[in-house]
Amino acid sequence: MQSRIPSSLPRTGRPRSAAADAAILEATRAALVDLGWSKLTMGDVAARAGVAKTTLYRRWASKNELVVDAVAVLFDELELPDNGSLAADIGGVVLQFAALLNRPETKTALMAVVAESTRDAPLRERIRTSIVDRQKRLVLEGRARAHARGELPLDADPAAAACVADLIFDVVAGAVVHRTLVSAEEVDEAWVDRFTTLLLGGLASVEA
Amino acid sequence: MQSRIPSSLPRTGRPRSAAADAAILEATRAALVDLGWSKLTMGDVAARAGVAKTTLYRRWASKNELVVDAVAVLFDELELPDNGSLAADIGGVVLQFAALLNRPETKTALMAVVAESTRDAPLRERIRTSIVDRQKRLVLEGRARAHARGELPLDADPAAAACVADLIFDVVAGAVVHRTLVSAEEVDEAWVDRFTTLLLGGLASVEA
DNA sequence: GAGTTACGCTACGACGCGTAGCGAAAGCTC
DNA sequence: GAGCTTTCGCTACGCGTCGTAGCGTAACTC
Repeated sequence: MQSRIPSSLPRTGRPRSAAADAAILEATRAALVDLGWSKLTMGDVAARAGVAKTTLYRRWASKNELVVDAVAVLFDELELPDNGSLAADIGGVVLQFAALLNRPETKTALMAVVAESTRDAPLRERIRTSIVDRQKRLVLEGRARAHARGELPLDADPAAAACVADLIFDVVAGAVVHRTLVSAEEVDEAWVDRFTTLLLGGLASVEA
Repeated sequence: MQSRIPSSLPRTGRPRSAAADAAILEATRAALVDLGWSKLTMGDVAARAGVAKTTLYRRWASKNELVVDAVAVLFDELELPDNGSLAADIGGVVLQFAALLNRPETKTALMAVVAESTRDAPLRERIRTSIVDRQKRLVLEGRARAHARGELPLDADPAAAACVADLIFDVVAGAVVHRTLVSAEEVDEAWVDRFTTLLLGGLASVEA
């Protein structure tokens, strides 16, 4: 979300242009749509944003970090809809997530930055805080709501509950990502229904 | 597995060196370990393989296809162990898959080529036949074995059964990949146990 | 005003890409 | 063997991107 290069409190001198930040991130998303991850260049982004290339490098050390920040804001759109039941809530959020992954920007960028993050710990941490944790929050909220509804038993052991939440997160996010990007097939309502049935049946077993 | 450039039936002239093919793929894997996907260069691979750069381009049109072929053979190692029960079989194959994803070659390469494939249909097809279908076969074998054991009800509708198999595949592969590469946490036996419990419980619901 | 920082611009060396052209090597057919 | 065909190693090249340096100017604080 923030620039990686130290924006740390220079309260004197000319301030950085917030408009330039916004223009750069917007230009990055546009370039992702037009060119995809691999053909995106820093020079092209700078030109689209109407900004000098040097300005870009003053804020982001690498293409990886720039793209993470550009895509991260899209994940703010994800919400947990209150559809009345746990099954309907899961279906709603899965459809949202699938729609997000079908956007050309995220489609080409998400896997690429994850691939890079396997050899770049700071990038991995940035992805975690900017993207992953925002998704995981939905799982926690969904479980809390299900507890309130009495659809799930209350947690006996908090540590075990955290493990289960992590498991659910990897299963849901992983399945949708894999279906969309690897199998390259559509996440339609029929698939969501089957998946929700599977997940709820599994939850009954694992929460025991 | 095969070179993309037409190896199509030149039955006269000097034949292509099979040793060079093997050396190139081996060198590609070594380069992936040392440099990772993004810093891997065609020139470096050629030098490692003791081969001219032009030779490399005669067989693979791009880095993407080369890496897919180099990594694909690793997926041949995956087998469905007969551990006596469906739960144990799932656990075994999940651990194998997780171990494969923990290798530095696959870790950095797999997500990268998938990311590229979102904008490259031929590459997507190559990944499907070289990698994805080899994994999916394990799901089909596992289900067949479970049917033989009487652990799962026989398929009433073949079309529906295929949908369920696809679902299971995306859930299993997606969850392991997400856990390993996105959450960046270990797939240990405790996680496998929880996951297997979840999946089996879900199967009971979805197979009805 | 003086000091400080951001910005746009230009230019630069370094590097990887992908190709062309050459002579030599390795196979096949007759 | 001779002759043909294809591959191979090598060198060299134009092209594009990278990331940085240097400069003059603009914007903001005290």
